[in-house]
Amino acid sequence: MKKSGKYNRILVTAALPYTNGYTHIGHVAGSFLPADMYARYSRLAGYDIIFICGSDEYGTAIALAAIKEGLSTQEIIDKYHFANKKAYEELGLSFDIYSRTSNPTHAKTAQDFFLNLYNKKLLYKKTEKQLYSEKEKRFLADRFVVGTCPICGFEEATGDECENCGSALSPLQLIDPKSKLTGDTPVIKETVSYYFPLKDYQAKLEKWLDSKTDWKPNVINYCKGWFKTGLQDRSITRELEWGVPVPIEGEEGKVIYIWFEAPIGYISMTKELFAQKGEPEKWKEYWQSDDTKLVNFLGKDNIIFHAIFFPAMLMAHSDFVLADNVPANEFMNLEGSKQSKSKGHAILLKDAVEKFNPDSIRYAIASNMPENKDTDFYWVDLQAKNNNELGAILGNFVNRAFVFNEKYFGGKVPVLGSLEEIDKNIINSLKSYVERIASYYENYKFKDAVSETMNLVRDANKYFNDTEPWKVVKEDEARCGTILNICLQLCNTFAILFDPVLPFTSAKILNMLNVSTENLKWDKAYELTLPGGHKLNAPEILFKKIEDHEIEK
RNA sequence: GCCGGAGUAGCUCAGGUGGUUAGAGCGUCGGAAUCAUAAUCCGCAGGUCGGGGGUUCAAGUCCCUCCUCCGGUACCA
Repeated sequence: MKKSGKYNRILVTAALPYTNGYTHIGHVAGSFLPADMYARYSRLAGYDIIFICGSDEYGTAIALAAIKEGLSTQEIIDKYHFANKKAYEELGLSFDIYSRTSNPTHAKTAQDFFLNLYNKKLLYKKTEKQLYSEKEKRFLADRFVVGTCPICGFEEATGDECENCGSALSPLQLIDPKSKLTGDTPVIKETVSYYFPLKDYQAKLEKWLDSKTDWKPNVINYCKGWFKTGLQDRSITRELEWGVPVPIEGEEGKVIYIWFEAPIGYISMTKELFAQKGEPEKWKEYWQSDDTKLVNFLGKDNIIFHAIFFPAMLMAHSDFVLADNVPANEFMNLEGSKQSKSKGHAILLKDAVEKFNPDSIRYAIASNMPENKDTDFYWVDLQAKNNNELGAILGNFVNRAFVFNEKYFGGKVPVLGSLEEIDKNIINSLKSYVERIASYYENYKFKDAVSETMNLVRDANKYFNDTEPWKVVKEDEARCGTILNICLQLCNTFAILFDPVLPFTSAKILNMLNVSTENLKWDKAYELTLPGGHKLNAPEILFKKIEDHEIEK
């Protein structure tokens, strides 16, 4: 297997989607698509790589979603888990496993992790006063308490902050507190929590992050902000029914805090993956050797958990690898404003894949990925990218080459004759394209990778125009054959280079070329692998035009 | 409020450590071509880089200030 720097294998994760609703394309832009493109590229490049993801299914918000929808928590997570999983498949996300945190393996793994820290006496107990709703029979999370702000008198302050005066509040400070959900007046009740001593890990975390010179500045800056304020210890248990039970006698009724438990899902799902493969010990290779490159893809809302909290947990446990990188994206907004599930202003992935070519969706998102700042998704952009780029540039090149070849060379690859300057130029440019695009993927620059790949297709169209095979065929058939040979070889190159972003199209091109997926190797992308006389399959249209009425809702 | 990010061509976006006439794609307009899903190729035009002030020989880039938008602010995830 190929090495990636000092590493012998790569472990890619995409942030576990929370199962209280349908995934929208903002989630795709934030973590799923970059993770998938990276995973696909890494496979082509020949690395030993696994790609892990699954549904995050516990916690307060699931319990609330259940109340709102009038379903049980199990029904809620089943509803969204299976719907989302299906949509991911239709989008071509190539997870090696897509599991869920409600699986028993996960509970066991999370409990073992908790006990490991507990037995090392790293955790401590603290008694606190919290608001408890008798009617709802549960403690209320800070932001699910509303009341009057003690500072400015604003009547709709929540238990975490007052959005009128901006003060940070605690629920106990609120005057006349009520449950946001039911309007019930809560009572003050004592509860015991287990705390993780995050404060003790600040110095180690700072040192660790200082060594990460190749991380995105947005991630580093975000962490520095937290260090400046000073990290505080965090409660890692909740008085809640819906979660992984705290594995200590006498603590019935407590569950492990979701943000302690969920990232452990990456580990438990890796265990499941190898258990399914009949190699139950092999997950250790990925999590317990220093030569594993762990890369966590996520949106900016998750930075705190993946760059500070989870690494601190891993440091405390000490048996597992820490992330090599945490390439966080910003957000993809919709037509100028933030996507929100609750406000109905969002493009749900399940709806999008039903209506449009998944590769068109992938391309539209990838070419406008929020790598450095929030970006906007517009339906007219999807249409324009599909019609003017995918169809007109890529689809058209493949089509004109195949149709021409069918007409004049009977659908067989013509023999490559002697090369002229113009042929050598484009052939010789391939290797640098392949290397440049690889380097973009290696450095998490997905937008650059995609646009540079399309640039090669532009060069190909120019080559076709400049060599004018429709004229040459009338005077010099052998020369024309050489030109078409090169054009068809280029189609093979596109199939490889576009696989990370357009996997379905890539498979179609390979099928048209009548070559096996064995050819999907990054280093084959600059080689002329099609032998003269090779029989091709009939061409098909790669991208249908999207008409105006199709993007009007 | 505090911390962090963003504001660059009609549109969507690039522009480490300040350095020649500020870039790309798409769109517009003009031309070439007719193999191809009227799809391609070439060329032109288009920007006082959010406002104002400052440092510097030199500022999209550094400093100050103001405006707008976004994220976080530790029990939503």
